[in-house]
Amino acid sequence: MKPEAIFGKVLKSLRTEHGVSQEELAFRANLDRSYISMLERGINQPTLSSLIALAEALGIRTSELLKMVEDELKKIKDSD
Amino acid sequence: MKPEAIFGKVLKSLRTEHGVSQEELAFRANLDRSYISMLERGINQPTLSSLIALAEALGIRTSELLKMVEDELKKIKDSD
DNA sequence: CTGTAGACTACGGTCGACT
DNA sequence: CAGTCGACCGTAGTCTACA
Repeated sequence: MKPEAIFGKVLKSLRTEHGVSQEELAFRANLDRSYISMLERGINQPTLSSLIALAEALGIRTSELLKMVEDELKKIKDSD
Repeated sequence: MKPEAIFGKVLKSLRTEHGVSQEELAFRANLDRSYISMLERGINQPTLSSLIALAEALGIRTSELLKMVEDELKKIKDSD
């Protein structure tokens, strides 16, 4: 499984937990709504600055965001 | 200060602490040596997969790498 | 061993409009 | 509210080669 697909899952679950729409998240992170959509669907992978902007928009540290991605990646590798 | 500049500093210090050359790191991370050079100089910013590959090549977790970047960012913001 | 440069390909990221 | 499409631009990332 590709890292951007994992990232998309994590991003979507974090966003919905926060109860914010893609549009709202895009606004907070200063990114484009269609781009958020692509990220959540695993079509694109973010750059460092996008990661930082998204984490900030979600009110968590970038390292926490990455930790969740790592954990998901590991889970899937184990059950693979 | 731009995040990619901070990242470059962190990457370079981690690499030298590990006592490996840019060439060796590039090989381990499956990336190009000239690209590593650009990253360390803050000219380019990495994507998610590059971050993962580099962290792995340095024997640390991606979240740890990002944490160091965050801390540096914060330090500079404070003294700013 | 590293910086840099040019040339190139692929993809990150924006924007508007429609489903 | 979310997916997607096409057009567009900037840049991530490779490769060769030289200082």
